[in-house]
Amino acid sequence: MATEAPATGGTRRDRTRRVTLADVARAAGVSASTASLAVNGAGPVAPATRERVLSAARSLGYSGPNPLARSLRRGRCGVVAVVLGERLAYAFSDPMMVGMLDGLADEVGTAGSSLLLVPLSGPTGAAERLAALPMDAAVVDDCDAATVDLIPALHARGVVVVGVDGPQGSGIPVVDLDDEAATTALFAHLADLGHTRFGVITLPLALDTVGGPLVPADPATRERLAKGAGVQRRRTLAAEEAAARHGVSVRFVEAARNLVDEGERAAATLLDGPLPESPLPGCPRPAGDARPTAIIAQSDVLALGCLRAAGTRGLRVPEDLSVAGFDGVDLHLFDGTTLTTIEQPASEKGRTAARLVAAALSGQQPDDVRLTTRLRVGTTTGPAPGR
Amino acid sequence: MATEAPATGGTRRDRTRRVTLADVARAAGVSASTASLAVNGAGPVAPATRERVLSAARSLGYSGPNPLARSLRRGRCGVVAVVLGERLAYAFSDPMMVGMLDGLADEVGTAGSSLLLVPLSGPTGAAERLAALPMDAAVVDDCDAATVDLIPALHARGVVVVGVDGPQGSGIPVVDLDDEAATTALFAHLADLGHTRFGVITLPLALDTVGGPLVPADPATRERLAKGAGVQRRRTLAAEEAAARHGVSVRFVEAARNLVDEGERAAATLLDGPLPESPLPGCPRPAGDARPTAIIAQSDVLALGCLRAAGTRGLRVPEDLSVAGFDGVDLHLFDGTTLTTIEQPASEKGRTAARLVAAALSGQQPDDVRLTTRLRVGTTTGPAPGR
DNA sequence: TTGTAGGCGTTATCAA
DNA sequence: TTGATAACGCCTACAA
Repeated sequence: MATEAPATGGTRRDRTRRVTLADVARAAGVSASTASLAVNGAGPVAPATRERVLSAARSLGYSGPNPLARSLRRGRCGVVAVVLGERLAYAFSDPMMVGMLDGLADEVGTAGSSLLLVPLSGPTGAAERLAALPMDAAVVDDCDAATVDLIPALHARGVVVVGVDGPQGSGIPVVDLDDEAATTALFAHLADLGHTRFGVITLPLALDTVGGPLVPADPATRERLAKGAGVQRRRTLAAEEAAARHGVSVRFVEAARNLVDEGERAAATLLDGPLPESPLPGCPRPAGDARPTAIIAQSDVLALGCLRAAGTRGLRVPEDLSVAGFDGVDLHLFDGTTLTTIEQPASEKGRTAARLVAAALSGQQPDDVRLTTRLRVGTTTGPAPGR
Repeated sequence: MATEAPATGGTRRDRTRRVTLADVARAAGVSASTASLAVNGAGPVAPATRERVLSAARSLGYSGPNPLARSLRRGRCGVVAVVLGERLAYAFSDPMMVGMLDGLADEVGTAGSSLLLVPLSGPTGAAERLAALPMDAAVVDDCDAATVDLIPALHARGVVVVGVDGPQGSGIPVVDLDDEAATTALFAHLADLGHTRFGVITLPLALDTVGGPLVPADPATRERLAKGAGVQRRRTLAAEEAAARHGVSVRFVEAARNLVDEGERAAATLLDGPLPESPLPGCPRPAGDARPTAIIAQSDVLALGCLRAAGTRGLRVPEDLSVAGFDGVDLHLFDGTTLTTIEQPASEKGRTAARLVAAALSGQQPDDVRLTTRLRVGTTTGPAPGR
């Protein structure tokens, strides 16, 4: 039976037409619908018929249902997008992010889906790129105000959107951490050790920031905090509050990026003063420009940079300076050093996000999930000097 | 005009139908084709008509062309798959891989495409998962024999396949490195320093390996090498050759994974002997079980583990032991140590792969590309003890 | 157990 | 400049 080349509507890029289910059906002498049932192993098909179809498929070199056509028909394509604010190199330089993605990919994979990486950093309009890509759902990693604006368009397309670490209150289910409690625990730990001069290295408040000292009282700071991602806001506000409660002073420096080098740079700012002093109301002002004796970094990556800065200056950790991080990732420190940090279930965060996606795709309206962290005391924090 | 709900052929998961271009066309009182032209800014449309269409689209909340439908029609969907042998956490724990992916994503992005991550580690059949996903092209990271088998099916679907670091001779364009020359350079550097007892820590020869000593003469080793990924094979064979040429002894230990911990474990095997001696023909057999004075790891990640193993044993680097890596990634070593290593253009490798993809998609048959590396001498290699 | 019909949403072609 | 038509390739309700 001749397979005459059908007059095609559009332009054909390649001269050889791909084998379709219709071809297989024709070769097997059955209807397309029967061929579909046979190929998919669905529905009732006489064994003989099935065999005929399958062997036709084999001999024609049929490569299975076209994913695009099938997806269009079914309304699902097995793709979950991950919307990243950064280039891959930056996002993936954070083991926390990698852990999250790993959990996400794994759990999403059990549902038969795969991850599509969509960095918003490119030159092209983020919105257009996102709109043109096939996806059933999108996971946005805690994002700034600009990224939040993309959500309505996705919803309009029927794309499920789930947030990781934020944004809260944007009408999407979110999985996040007890950042406030974690920050509070870090302050308590260090205050108990007698520290009264704190430094905090915050994560970048926006994607395009240059970092630098952060003056809490400055309205610009408040606004940037408000528009920034939730993690930064929650951890920073909690730090202000904890410092006030413990009656200690605290200086904030924003890192330009979540990179070791930037952590080092921010630490330098804290350690090499002078800095604008910004004691909170009711806090005793430390004498002179005395450097902080305890630095809390909002990520382990930044904390690592802080350790380097200390080393460069001949400061012993923790004798001269206590350093704490946030995340609990394995940083391969040498010499038996272990970072005091907040352990967060990075992979579980990803898995949970995947579950939220699955629930939403099946028509439910899942609630937010808050995961709990725990303080891990390592060797980088100790009594304040002179105690 | 009422938009009567059309009797739909399939099952509708959601009760609310999405707004389609046909809806917009109807509302604007034009044909679907005209609406398409207007919305896409293509073709000649009267300004008034365009405006009418666009405003109809706006007021109906049209979210733009359905990517799936458009892709089906156009035959391109803007997705480039990255086929990974590992889970994300393992693959991304290697900065080299991250650099490659970053370059790939960036360059692919300029062509308007995004990366789809497809780990083959899952429980489901790799082939099926791959076959069901929408993609224009697939980039396979240097892979073992099993992964090579997936290529024909992709080609049958009309998917362009490009290899990174391998597999050579599989009928796909490949971008790789001058691994042999690089390995030779490392041996020459260390032999010049007077080393005669070498250890080599190889990358895992297969995804499911448990690692351990590798006996070159063993036929099983040869077979595993032959079936493994190209990088491992090329670097290992070149090491054998270089050792023979320099008349030095060499022991090989295979790491179970490309992880710092596994590098440490492999190094322990080399340093703590006794090991099966396997001098190459013509190589002087080292007296007793003397440990190697120089270790070459096939990745910086493994080399880092090796440094840790040395530290644990009180071996000074490079006084007691020289260590060299491969990749040239930034590992954030403390104390001013810089690893002697082979610098490879990881990001450029990804970019090149993207260019091969673009060329192949435009109907060309691009040639393989070989990128060049360069030896970077750091502080971890020095004269052999007693020289 | 099999076939028919219809449509998923879009866009290229071609004629008007 | 616009519109009718025909695919893109598949799947499913329903009839036979």
